Amino acid sequence: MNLSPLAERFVLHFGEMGSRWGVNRTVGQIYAVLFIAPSPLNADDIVDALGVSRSNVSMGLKELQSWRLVRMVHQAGDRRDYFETPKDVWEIFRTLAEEKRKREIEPTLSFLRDALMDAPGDDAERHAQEKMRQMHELIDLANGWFDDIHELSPQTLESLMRMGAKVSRVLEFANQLRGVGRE
Amino acid sequence: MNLSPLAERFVLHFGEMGSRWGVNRTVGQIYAVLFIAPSPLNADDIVDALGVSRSNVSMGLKELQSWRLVRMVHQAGDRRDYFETPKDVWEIFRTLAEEKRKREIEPTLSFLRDALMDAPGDDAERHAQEKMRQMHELIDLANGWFDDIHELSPQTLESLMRMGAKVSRVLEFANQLRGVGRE
DNA sequence: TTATAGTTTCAGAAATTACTGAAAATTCAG
DNA sequence: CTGAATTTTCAGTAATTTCTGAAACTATAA
Repeated sequence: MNLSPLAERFVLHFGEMGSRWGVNRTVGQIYAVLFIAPSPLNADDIVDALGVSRSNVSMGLKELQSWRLVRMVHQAGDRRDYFETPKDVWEIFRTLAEEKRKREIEPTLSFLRDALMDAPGDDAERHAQEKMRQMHELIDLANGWFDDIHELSPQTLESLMRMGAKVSRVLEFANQLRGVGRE
Repeated sequence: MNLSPLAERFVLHFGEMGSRWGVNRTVGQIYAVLFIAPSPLNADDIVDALGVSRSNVSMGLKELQSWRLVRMVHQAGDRRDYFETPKDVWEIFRTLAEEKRKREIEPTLSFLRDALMDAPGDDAERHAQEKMRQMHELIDLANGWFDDIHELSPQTLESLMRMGAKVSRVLEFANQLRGVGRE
């Protein structure tokens, strides 16, 4: 691995975390190396940096592009494909949240929607379905909230985050103004 | 698999989603079967329901307990261990968020904290470190926000979610009252 | 104690996932 | 077109993860 000591530590860390984040080591490492690179890299640069096969890099880049965490760019007078990560960390944050929702939440949400349409056959099914209904309600709410958050501007989101728990006081105030919520 | 058709569909879905959520199929299925069960189950009940080995169930239960998504309970006059999922979906939501943060975010946050202490060796390292600083800043902010959210009561969190994007209007209002944020 | 019920551990087998190298496909300059 | 440069695909292999059955361990009843 042909990287400065600090860069190498970063890349190795991302490789190790990969499995917890649902990608394999190489994918984590490719992302890391692109994230800290001062300019876009081509696939062979990545092969050199990581010491993995060309085909592995090709597959990893494809996966990262499907997550929209990496995009292809071109350099004038060079046929090769170059790759970079979006530079704005807020953009990355949104993208990641959106993709995670699509892959980890949506399928279950639509499964539950389906399952709730069925007529329960007996008491056990009636109980199971009631639990599913609770789960659906919560996921649906959280999901919609993510949708809303997603539409906020980075600045608004940032102030929201910086407010932190104080938001609850603002909320209480707002609730007082308009009665007790929307129920 | 000895379950009603609806329960079986639910269990199979959780098994399939397991890998996306970072657990194996059996762990996902065990969680599902406990979630919809009307009362706590013992390990052999789970073996019967899922048709996997006793040892696999034992390991899966251990993992789910480490996630605090399943807890052990006892029945009067029965030596066997029984297991149940927390019934309150909001509690489950918090627990999951907290555990995910601990496993998926904290290690990177502390890696970055460390890496930012090093003196950069050259320009490339200086640039890499600057990118890491940006990443650290964002993760730290989001992390602290999750901390704050975590401390809200389920009711407050629920109203916050139901407000959705409207929160930004409240925020703007609050910002007007107190100048432009905290900078 | 000892016997029994219940649970966990763990080495090896089975299944799955990741990775490679070679071949195929694509792109583009000449 | 042709052919060189580049990228992608894919079958086979390597590595990793999951699962099992047997043995070890623990707790309790008699």
